[in-house]
Amino acid sequence: ENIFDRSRMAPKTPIKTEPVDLSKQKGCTPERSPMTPVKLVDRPQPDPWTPTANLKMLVSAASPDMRDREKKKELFRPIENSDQSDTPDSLQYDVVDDSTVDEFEKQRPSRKQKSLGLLCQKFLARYPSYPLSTEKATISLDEVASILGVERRRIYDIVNVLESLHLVSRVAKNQYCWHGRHNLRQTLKTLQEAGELQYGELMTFFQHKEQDMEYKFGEWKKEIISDSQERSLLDFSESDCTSASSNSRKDKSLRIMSQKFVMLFLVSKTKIVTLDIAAKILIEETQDTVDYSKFKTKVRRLYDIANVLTSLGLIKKVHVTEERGRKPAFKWIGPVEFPRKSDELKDCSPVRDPLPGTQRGVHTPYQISTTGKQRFTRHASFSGTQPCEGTRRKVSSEPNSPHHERQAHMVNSNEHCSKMINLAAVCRQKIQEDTRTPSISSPLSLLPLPGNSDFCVNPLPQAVFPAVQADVPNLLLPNGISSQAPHPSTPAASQTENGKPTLLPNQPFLCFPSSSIFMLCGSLQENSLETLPTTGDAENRSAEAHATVPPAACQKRSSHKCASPSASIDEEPAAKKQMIEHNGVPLSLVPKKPFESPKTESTPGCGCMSAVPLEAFCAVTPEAAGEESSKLLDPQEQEKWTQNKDPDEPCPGEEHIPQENVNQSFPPQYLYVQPNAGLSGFNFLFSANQAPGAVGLAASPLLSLSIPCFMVPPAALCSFPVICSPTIASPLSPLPDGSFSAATSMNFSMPGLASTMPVFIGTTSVVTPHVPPTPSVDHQQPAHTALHLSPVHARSCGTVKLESPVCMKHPVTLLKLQQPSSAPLTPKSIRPACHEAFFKTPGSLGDPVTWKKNEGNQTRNASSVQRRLEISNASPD
DNA sequence: CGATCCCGCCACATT
DNA sequence: AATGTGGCGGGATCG
Repeated sequence: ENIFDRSRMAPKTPIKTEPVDLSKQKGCTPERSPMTPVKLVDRPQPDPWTPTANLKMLVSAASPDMRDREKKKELFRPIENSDQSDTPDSLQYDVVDDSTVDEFEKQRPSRKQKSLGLLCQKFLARYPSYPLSTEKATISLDEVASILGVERRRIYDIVNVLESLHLVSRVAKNQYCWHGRHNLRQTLKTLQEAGELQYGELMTFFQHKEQDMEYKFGEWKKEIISDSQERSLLDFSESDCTSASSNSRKDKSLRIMSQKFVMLFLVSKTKIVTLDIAAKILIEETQDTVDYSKFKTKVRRLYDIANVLTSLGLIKKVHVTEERGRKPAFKWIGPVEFPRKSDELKDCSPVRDPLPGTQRGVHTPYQISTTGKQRFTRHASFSGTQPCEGTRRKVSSEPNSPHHERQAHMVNSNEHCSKMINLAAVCRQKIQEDTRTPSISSPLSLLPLPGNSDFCVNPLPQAVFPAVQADVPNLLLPNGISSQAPHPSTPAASQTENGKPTLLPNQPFLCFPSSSIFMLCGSLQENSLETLPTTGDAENRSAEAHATVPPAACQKRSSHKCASPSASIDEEPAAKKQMIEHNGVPLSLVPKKPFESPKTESTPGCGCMSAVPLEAFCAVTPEAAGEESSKLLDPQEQEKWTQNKDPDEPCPGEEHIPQENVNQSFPPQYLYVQPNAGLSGFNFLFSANQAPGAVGLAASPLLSLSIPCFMVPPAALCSFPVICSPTIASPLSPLPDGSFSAATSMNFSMPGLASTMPVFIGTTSVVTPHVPPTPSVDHQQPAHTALHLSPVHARSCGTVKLESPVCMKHPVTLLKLQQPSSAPLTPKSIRPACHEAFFKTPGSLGDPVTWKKNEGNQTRNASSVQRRLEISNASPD
């Protein structure tokens, strides 16, 4: 028996200790004092070995004799063999032979071999980076620990860090669910945003002045701390913990610390963070003069985290030679592209949060709350499906089932759309109501939306919209279009009243009096670097992104329906479909979401809305799509990219990105579509994300709403009134009645629209000529809706890219339309503000406050963006 | 000798 | 009470 155990336990170690064993061998009950004994006993010789004291004990107990090398070998080997990982250690051990004592010692695993980093690599090697939905694996801590030959404690260290990045989530006691890196980008983006809020200034500070750092740092910290009280971040971080255990215990501090640590990298311009700075920043206590011991402990933890992050390929060890000398530091070599605060890209990303599993609980911890209650990780997300964290834990397989449900929901694009709209409206309202709202405007907003949870929670009845169908008809799109629209039709809400925009029941459109000009706002998705080249891929990717996005949004917001997180399966399929679907993309003129969106995201309803639009528009540019898609699809590749660049250059990520496609940085963007382009007579402006305020439109609720696009029908288009479709995927549940409509209507008051022409806004992309639902299957998530829409386009457009197929055209056109030259054609009439924004670099557009920080980078990006746009224009034909 | 960080005690949380 | 989690820091190794 002893042997048996022993073997299992610590095959490796024993070897080392040979001598020790002898000494140890107490004969007595080895078991008894497993660990301690060693010490107690303490063989005269210090024993190197150790990990599993118990094992040791056992072994020793077994008797020195017993344990001949042979046995050892036997025992060990088998074990080792079994393990995938790790051969190195085992090998060594194996190697050992009789004579070996010496050898053992020689070979005995060095400390390095037992390092957390190595262990983590082994751990990671066991799971696919991008598991298919179906592949998601459940991780049993005990099992893994035994397989890897380490104590469970070590596994916790790894898992906690992984969990902080949402690569895994705790499913139940002793069990974790492996999600892989699908959501990694999003998670990072979220962290980046959160980080900017919390640490942006601080980091800047540090990076610039090191000297006075101490002093200032202290002040800084104080400020932060005080802020933190309010602070969203902390909350979020804390929230995590809070959920179950509550604040009382800091638990999960490692997790929080990990997130914060990552934030520092993401916020850092240089992408390099020294341990000491990190430790200082991470020591929350106000005590400026933190005790040395505390500092030391923090650093130890950081090493633990750094080891895991290094294994993940997110950071690497480097040395920074500062004035004072050389200091250990870590450099971020992971993806960096997500647009910074400047853009709000976030929106998009959050929305996407594709991972099924992840989504639920995980994905956006940040959202949480300003106040604090929210928690992210585990519980929050789940809410949708499940009650709470508590529940979660219990549930082992939760993730899966939910997905399915979700998918089903997703299917009805119509509903989604309508819901989306409603949600959006609701969200907005909530947001506005929220005191915090202000924050919303800022990019930062993402963090907490107070209302979210509530929002989500409440299921809204679909019924909300009165059927306006009858009313609408005139407005309705041409048959072809309408046909397409149909599926979405479900919910249409209509608000014709008062001339407000109307939603058609079947079709997700709003009618407006047409005006010559419209502003569209949306946030772009992330940038897609790679993408373009492979149209197909890009498209697909985009599709995925879309698909993914919605779900995420949904999840958060509407716990109920959306919640189902999972859909792990969905994701991939979605990807597949994506190809077909591009659609969503085409629409996206605008890329980024409005600020709101981010927040909205956090809020359930809102998130969806925002997300939708974004995607839809964002999608438009293949590139953009590519970016995300890339993430989704080829995260690895992306990483590679980033990595490649990174290595040498300080800020590789940023730099390279711009070059490829501006996308990455998506500052708020506006696209101006020339009338000529296809929309004769109509001018379009899209604002990617800017805060509404920033844009002239701000006033218009639309932006805030997150409505994806507006299209004004040109005369030619008369027949086709509308156009916008946000994709809404959200399965969310029902919207509050009227909320949507109301919001919409409100929002829409557009100054310019005097014209009689009706405009439609569709939640779903109307444009797509065809199909509707097909995609649904694919997309499990909310995204579906978007997908639905887009797919058609995408497809049609896809090859062409922007070309507009039938209905789609508009949108497509728009994209292409942009003039190459920056010269805005018509916009003038439009609000000056808009113009400015448009012309300016994207960065400028953003919320003033928010943007401050960004400045430099943004500019660059912006310019690139413009270029890109231009290019696109040219291509159209 | 400073940088790393393994190891495992032990407190707190969850069952 | 048993077991799961994970904070924490002594002290061993590494470079």
